Amino acid sequence: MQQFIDFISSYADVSEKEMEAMLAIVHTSSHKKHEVLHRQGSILKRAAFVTKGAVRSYYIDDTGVEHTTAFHLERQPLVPFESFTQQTPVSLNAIALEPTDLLWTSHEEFFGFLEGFPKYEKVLRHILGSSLTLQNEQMRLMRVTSPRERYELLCNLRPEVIQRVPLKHIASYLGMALETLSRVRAGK
Amino acid sequence: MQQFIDFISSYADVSEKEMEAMLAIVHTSSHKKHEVLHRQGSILKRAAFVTKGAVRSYYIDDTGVEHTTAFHLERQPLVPFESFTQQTPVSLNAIALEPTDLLWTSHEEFFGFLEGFPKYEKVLRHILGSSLTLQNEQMRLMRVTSPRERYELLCNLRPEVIQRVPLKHIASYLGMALETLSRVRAGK
DNA sequence: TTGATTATTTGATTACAATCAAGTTTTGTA
DNA sequence: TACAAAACTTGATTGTAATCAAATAATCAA
Repeated sequence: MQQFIDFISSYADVSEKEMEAMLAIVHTSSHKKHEVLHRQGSILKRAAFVTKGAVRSYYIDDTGVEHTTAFHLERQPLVPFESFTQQTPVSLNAIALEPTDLLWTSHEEFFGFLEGFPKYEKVLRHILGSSLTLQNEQMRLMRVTSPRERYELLCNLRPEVIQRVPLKHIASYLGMALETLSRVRAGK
Repeated sequence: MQQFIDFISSYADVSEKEMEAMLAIVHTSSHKKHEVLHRQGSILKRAAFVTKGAVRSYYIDDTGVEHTTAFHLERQPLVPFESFTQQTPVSLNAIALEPTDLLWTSHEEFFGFLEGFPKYEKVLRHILGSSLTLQNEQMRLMRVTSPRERYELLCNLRPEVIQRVPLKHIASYLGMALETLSRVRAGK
């Protein structure tokens, strides 16, 4: 729970009262390895936050191939904002890579809170802006860098992902064949 | 001006009073071909909307190569949201491809308006959500499709871009060499 | 109108990563 | 502990688009 408080505090000063209101709308859940958390096409009712474990987000293209778009480890949000804020069908699947614990709140609870504490409109805007920035950076990454560079960058930015996630998902995330990733790692 | 009213109306019902307040914060400007509208690294003070002409957004990578990220034609916004909403340095250059007229408002005016009409928080959220969705789609496009498919998709979605923009910029936008685009167009 | 710059096409070659095909190693579980 | 499934590695081959190099076409500006 402290993890979550720290996370929110990084975006805004949170008063006692606000914190209480937040804790009132937050729930917990536990999930087994390989459990599906949400599916492509469904309307997302929950915004979640990983407190333990690891989650993989991915989509399946027209030809049936999986594309991994994100890894969510401890202390990270798991919210497809574009679906949650607008209640449109989510475009990603999410699945637990390990036994995973989540904090979550529902769409109704969240926007109820937002009405009571409009100051957090700004926080939400900030988070949405950050998401956009992140997306931009990822886009650039895919454009300019070689497979080796992409792998090395991931090693630097998120070494724990390399440790905990099977290489086939990392290859998919980095947009290269599993074999290419294997050779890059071997230094070939 | 009607263009702009139509644009806003597509996101929310706009009352007389709101419309008046909006028009009070909107300004116009004209720009020559090749004129720079904003530069990578500067703090973006304006949110703009193209009423005439065409604008190209691009960035320059570490190796000095240009990457075109967007074309903004008539009736389209020209707002790097992640910079405008948070007043962080903008990551893109914008340059007029043709003689261009803009509508624009400043950061101060815009957020002043937002305080007066908090209903538009929701509209802004919606626009930010749409941007995220668009980014996601573009990301997927780059991952799965061949140069030919990417070109054909652009032909279908934005035929006017193909007509009005030099091929080198289109090639850069589609993430392929100019020569490749030329061959794709020749049907080879 | 003409020369110069920019835009586009075409050809030849190269480089890189995907794919195909086995192998080997690791992990989970019966 | 042993067997099966999975994760990962290695090798050979192929295909695609990048790069290099020139030539032609279109546009702009003096």
